[in-house]
Amino acid sequence: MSEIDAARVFQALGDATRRDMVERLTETPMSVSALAAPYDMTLTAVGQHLAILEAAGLVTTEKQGRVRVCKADTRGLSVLQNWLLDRRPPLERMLDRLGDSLDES
Amino acid sequence: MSEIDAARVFQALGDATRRDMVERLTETPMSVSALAAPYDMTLTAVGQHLAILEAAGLVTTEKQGRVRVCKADTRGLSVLQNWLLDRRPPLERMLDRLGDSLDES
DNA sequence: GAAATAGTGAAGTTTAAACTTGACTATATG
DNA sequence: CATATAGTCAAGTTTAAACTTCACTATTTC
Repeated sequence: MSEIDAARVFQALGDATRRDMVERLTETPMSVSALAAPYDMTLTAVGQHLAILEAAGLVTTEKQGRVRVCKADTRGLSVLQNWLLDRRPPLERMLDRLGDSLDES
Repeated sequence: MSEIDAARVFQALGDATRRDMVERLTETPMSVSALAAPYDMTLTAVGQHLAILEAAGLVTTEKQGRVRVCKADTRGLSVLQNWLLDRRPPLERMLDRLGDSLDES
């Protein structure tokens, strides 16, 4: 049910505007207009970026009246974190797994 | 002299072929031809992907005779890791910093 | 030293991403 | 209820990324 894959997350964060949006939203939630303010592009374009971020599990939005409030979503970030853990050098991974199995015993 | 920015790393990993290349190279180093084998594209295209991965600090290559040997480079990955750490929820970050300052005392 | 192997370089094509325009809907405010 | 605000939708344009072709160089191997 997760639906979130590393592909989408990386693609989403590959764009400077979207990365900046995520950075700002991890500081504080805000409306689409507030989010759009710093960028020299139309609201439509910002809405399109937002859709990509939502699909990647990096942002959630909720409509309150005529305002859409955007918040950072940690799910996309944790997909990233897991991908990173899997790409650590094989030796480190082996030690990790050893550690895990000791923890379980 | 780091030169490696999150922008390049994310953009590099936004492409499925390049992500797969990094995944394979973290398992074992190999030549450009070996790297290219699974993909339905020309050697030239693979070389272009490789150049992007090198610029992002995700791969290093070294020419040995007529063969170019490619290895995973951890620098790009650690840029990613640091970006991720900075995007954890503000509360967690505060606790982290608190932990760090206690560690130092 | 001829032929095969491994890769490189410049230049063009194709495909996909980013962005715009203009018309539209829904909610709020005087 | 008229006007402004906040955002959305469909469709098209522009720009940039991915990939190709073909010609070429450097290193092996026979």
